[in-house]
Amino acid sequence: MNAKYLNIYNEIVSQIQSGQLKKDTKLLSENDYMRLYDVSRDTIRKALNLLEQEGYIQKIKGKGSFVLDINKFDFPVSGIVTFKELAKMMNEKSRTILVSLDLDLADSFTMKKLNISSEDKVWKVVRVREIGKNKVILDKDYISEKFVPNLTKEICEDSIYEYIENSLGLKISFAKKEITVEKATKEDKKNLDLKEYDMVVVVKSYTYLDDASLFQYSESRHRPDKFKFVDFARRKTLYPNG
Amino acid sequence: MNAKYLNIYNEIVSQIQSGQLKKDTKLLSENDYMRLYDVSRDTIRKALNLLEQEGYIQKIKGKGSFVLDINKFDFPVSGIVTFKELAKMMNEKSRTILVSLDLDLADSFTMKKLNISSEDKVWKVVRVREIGKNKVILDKDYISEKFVPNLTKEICEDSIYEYIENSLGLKISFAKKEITVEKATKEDKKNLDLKEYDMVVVVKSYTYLDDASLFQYSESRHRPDKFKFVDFARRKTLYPNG
DNA sequence: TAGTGGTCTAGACCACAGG
DNA sequence: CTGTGGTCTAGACCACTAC
Repeated sequence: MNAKYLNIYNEIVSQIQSGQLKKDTKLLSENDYMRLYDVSRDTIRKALNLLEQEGYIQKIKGKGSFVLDINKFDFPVSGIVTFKELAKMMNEKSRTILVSLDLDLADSFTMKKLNISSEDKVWKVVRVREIGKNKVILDKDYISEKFVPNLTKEICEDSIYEYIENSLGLKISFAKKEITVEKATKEDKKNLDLKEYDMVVVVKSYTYLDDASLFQYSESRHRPDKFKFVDFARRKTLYPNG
Repeated sequence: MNAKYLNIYNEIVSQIQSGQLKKDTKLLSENDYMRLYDVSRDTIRKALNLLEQEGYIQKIKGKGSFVLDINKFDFPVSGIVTFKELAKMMNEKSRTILVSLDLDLADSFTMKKLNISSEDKVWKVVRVREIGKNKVILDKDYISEKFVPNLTKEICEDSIYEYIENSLGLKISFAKKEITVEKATKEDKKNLDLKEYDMVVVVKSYTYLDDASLFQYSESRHRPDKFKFVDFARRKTLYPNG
């Protein structure tokens, strides 16, 4: 059983996504929703605040809440979305090819990235993502053995995240991501269909669990023309007091 | 006078940024903070939730709240940050050069981007950003005259956002951004020090005001090696009930 | 068992928008 | 003036963590 405010949030999200609540439509007032769902105002406010945070609505003091027109699902690298979830949203055929799967003692690179000692073992997974007929993404994942004792070809070709969340019951909580553009390496050229491009877009992620432990470092290397990142951002004044 | 929870939020942010609260430190409990600031628990929770949202802390049920180690201020294109704010954070010398400033009737490109009619006028501002000794960013801004009746060389060379927020009193609320990599145009090559690169990273933004009206479209075109985007993302399960 | 954060409630006062 | 969202309070019960 979910929290009430999450149920309300999800219900309104579906109404927006289904087109039942159209762009610029005014939502019911907080008081109306209170009566509709028979909950307290605070519970409604939690749901609406979440909707606002996620870019679905805009609340305007004295006026009400209004549905925004944001194509959230263009290419949500923002947020933590896995390739499998992404592939499901897009409608092109996609495939994951496992290039290599190794479990070794940490070298200096992974020690630094994952904040571990030379006695820890680390999974190194290299995968190629094919969209349509082109190999356009090279994913390199480094995962501490501490958290994930076992990895198989099947898991890697399906979804590592799904295995971690569903089978191991670990909760992925947040990630720090960094996007840069770099010269393509030999490894990129060997594994990807780079055409004339000699650069790749590199998304580096540090992924953390629920308890704030760092469990994965990954590099996702994209062919430039196939890369698109969409972000929804709210303005924050850095120093509200001047 | 700010809201109490914002004051508390800002106080804890400074404690983290100053190093007074170090990585992995446990914060006071919500009950302790209640007594410390003599406010209700809800007020404390608002402050702590904001800290969590912004990536400063991680709350763990049954244990407490812990300071995270996130270099938030590497290159915050995430969030809506202006070049002037950014330049202040970095320590390199930077300069803005105004290339052109025009007010014309909307053409089909701007009509589509800004959702306006052919009778509306639009400011077109082209600026080059110099960091160190290199011209590395080409900014093209399109702003509805409806919202900003006047623009001068001085404003464009300082900060348009500052003018809009402080002088005009408009509130910038949120933006949709899109990052892609494109072939450099003649305009890019003419205005930027592109060296051997023949591609640019393009950040397209649609910026909205407080009342959800779209007031600006902009393209920020970066030399690839000088581009870096840092993001902090929390994991959201897309469909909590299934 | 004690302490933590997560959810929910009911009620209050405020600032803002619009008739 | 009424209705809207924004803030704040005081109190309750729950689930999880740690001892």
